[in-house]
Parts: sequence; C-alpha cells; structure tokens
Amino acid sequence: MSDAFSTAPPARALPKGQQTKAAIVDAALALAQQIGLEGLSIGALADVARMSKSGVFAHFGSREELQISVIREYHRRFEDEVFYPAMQAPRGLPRLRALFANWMKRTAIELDSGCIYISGAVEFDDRPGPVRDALVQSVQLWHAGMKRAITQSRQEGHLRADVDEDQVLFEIHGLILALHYESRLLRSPGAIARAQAAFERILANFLAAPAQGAAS
Amino acid sequence: MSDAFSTAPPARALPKGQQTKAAIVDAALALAQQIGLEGLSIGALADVARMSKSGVFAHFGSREELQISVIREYHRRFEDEVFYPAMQAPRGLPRLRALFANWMKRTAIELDSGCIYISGAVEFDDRPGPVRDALVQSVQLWHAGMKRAITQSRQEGHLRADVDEDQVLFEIHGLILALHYESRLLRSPGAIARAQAAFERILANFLAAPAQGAAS
DNA sequence: ATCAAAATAGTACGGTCGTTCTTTTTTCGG
DNA sequence: CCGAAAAAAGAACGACCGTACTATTTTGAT
Repeated sequence: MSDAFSTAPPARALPKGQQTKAAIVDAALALAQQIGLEGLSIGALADVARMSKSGVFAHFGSREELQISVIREYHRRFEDEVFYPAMQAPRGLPRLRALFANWMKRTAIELDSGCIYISGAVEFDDRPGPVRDALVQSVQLWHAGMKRAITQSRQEGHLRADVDEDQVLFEIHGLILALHYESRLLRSPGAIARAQAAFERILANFLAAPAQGAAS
Repeated sequence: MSDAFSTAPPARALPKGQQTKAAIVDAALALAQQIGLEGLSIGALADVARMSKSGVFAHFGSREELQISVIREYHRRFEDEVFYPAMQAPRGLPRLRALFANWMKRTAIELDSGCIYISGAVEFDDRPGPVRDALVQSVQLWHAGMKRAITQSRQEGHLRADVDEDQVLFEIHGLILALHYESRLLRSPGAIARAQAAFERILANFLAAPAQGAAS
C-alpha cells in the first residue's frame, strides 16, 4: 500500500520538530482569536492539532510560553498584513491612510477572529508577568510604527507642524477599538463606515493649511 | 459570652437571604472587575465572601446566573455614578459634558478595577448565550442614554442640525476605549488629558455656528 | 541499515471547576 | 418559644486543568 511516493516531503528545509511546532502555533492562534489567550488550553489545542497533550506541551514547556509564542506569531502576521504592505505607499498621508485601512481590515473584517492585542489587553492589564510583557512590547512596537508614520506626515508637510503624534495616535486607536467593539459585540453594521469617516475628520483637523488660502 | 446585643441587627428591612446575596454580588463584582466575568469562579468567590461554595451557589443556581447578576449590579452602579448625577446638569452640551466626564471617571480613575462593559465585550463577543444577551442589553441601554443627550444637544441648538448621533457616539465611545486601553495596559500617564482634549475637539467639529459670525 | 537523538505518546498526580445531593444551622412568623 | 421554612454547610461527582515522569515511535546523519 505504501510506496516511496505516498508521503514524500518535497525537500523540506525545517526539521520535523519546528515544522509541527509551527502548525501547533498556527492552530493555537486560531483558537486564541476565538476564546482568548486565557481560554487557550493545552488539551483543547491538542485535540485541534490531532496530537497528544504531552506532545503539544513538550514544544513549549509551559502554558505561558505557549501564550507568548501565540503573541509573537500574531505580531508576525500583523506586520505582514498591516505594516509592510502599507510601506509601499508613499511617505506621509498616503502611507498613514494605508496603515489605518489595513488596521481596520485586520480588526473588523473577519468577524470570527478577534484581535489578540485587544482581547489580550483586557485579559492581562491586571496580570503582571511575561505574557503581559510580551503583549505590551508587541503593541508598543506597532504603536511606534504608527507614530513614525504620523511624524513623517508632518515632516512631509501634510500635517500641521505643531501636531501631537501621541494625540493623533490616541484618537486613531480609539476608532479601531470602537470599531472592534461595535462590530463584534453590538453587531452594528455601519461601524466600518463610521470609523472611516471619523478617521478622515481627524486628519482634516490636523491638516496643514494649503499654500495660500482665503483669509481667516 | 454572647448576649442579646452582640449581633443585633438594627431593624433591617431585607430578609437574611437577599441581604447575603447582595453581599455576594458585591464581592463578585469586585472580583469580576479584576479577573473578568469568565475568570470569576464560585470557589474563589466563596473564599472572599467567607462562605462555602454550595452556600454561594445556592443563591444563583448556576454560574451563568451569577454572571448575569454581576452585570445587572454593574449596570445599577453605572446608572448611579455616571448617568443620574449628570442628569442634574442642564440639557444639551453641559449634560453631555457631564456624562462624558463621569464616564471617564468610571473607566480610568480607579486603576485596580476594570470596566465590565469593556472586558465583558471581548470575553463574550463570540460566545452566544444569556450572559452575552444581558451584557449587550445593558450596554445598549447606556448607549441609548448617551444618544439621547446628543440629540438634545442638537435640539437645544448647541450642535449642528445635521449632526449624526451615532457617529458622535461612536467617536466618543472610541475615546473611552482608548483611555481604558492606554491607561490600563500601556500605563500611559497622559491618557486622561488626551481623551478630554479629543472630546472637546469632537464637539468643536459638530458645534453649531454662532448666531452671526464671519462670512464663509 | 544503524543508532543516537529528537519528537511524540502514554500515564498519572494534585488541583480546581461547576453542580448535585444530603445534612446541619439559622431565621422568623405564629 | 416552637417549628416549619429558608439558608448555609458538607461531601462527593465527573471533567478538565497544567505539568512531571516514563515509554514508544520517528527522524535523519552516518
């Protein structure tokens, strides 16, 4: 029945261990997006991954390490799907708009998968430890990227010279959080449009004055 | 050792049962504000309330009913501390400002107690059932109150006639969520000031034009 | 093909979970 | 002060939890 062709792996680069570990983390992330990092249990994960509990456990050594691995994986995907694609847009406002658009997409389009950065925040804001630390680090890295885009928008002359990056980021972040809340819990259908409208209004507030305009 | 005076209750109105039930719910709410509605366990609650597990359990009949009771209690306090006090401010903008100020206070001042409406949202947005229903109902009731205040601000002539209540509420809600996130997870110290500034900026955007002002 | 090393499975332990059933204690009207 | 009803405690259940240890299987370089 079984011949040499049946399951021959085509020149794989990774050793078997890391290969299955990646598959486990993948399943773990999907699970955590539904039931949260705290709800993530090794037993349930083993079922999904079609492995034994101890087989899963051996890859991480502790549940905390598993949770941290999930956060790191989410971070990687966030970069790939939100950050890097937006870097192709021109510096300044176009890039900032692209970042926000991708961020919205990640947050609200797929209705069956919550954002780890948001759910993790309420799960670990009161729970010190390495998981919280990893979460904070990832979020701050992302926020730093956003701030950079805002700063560049100022430097490019798109936004006013006295604009406060932290203030703009705070307000934009609020839109994402409201979008997540209203679309996921309240199932409010117009949330995406409202977030988009609010974003443009925020930009308009901080837009640099055109070269020569009407007198005040 | 024990005489008639030792534990004499001073003319209590409630029967003993509801009295201790109220105490349990009180402790349960405090616990849920720290570890979430999902983290709330009957055993831990019994320890805090200095009772047996079964003694606590008997008051609710199920964990779900306990969680719902906690949500209702939070709703009651939210009304008492946020909504009703603001009703004493004059209709329109003053009242809207008071509502937002109280809302901020509830959300971010007490750093050791999270908001059930926020933590519950991420815990139950994917988990259908009576707990989710109770949560949604409470949140929607509160949002309806906020919307009413915005509508009145329009009717009083404080806000523009074409203002979209849902849009304003969405943006304000975002500020509260960002405040909660940044003050609790990121421990960003300036979050309250940023939320306040953003709120005033939102209002300014929708403010009715003064009776007679400069041309276009 | 061999064989040590790596990966996975198996099993078990102590703990906590929500819930049920039974028993004891407390309440409070008559 | 009595006694039924209410409240609280006690004990036990099956289930799942994370983790530790041991045994088995699989991998991959030689």
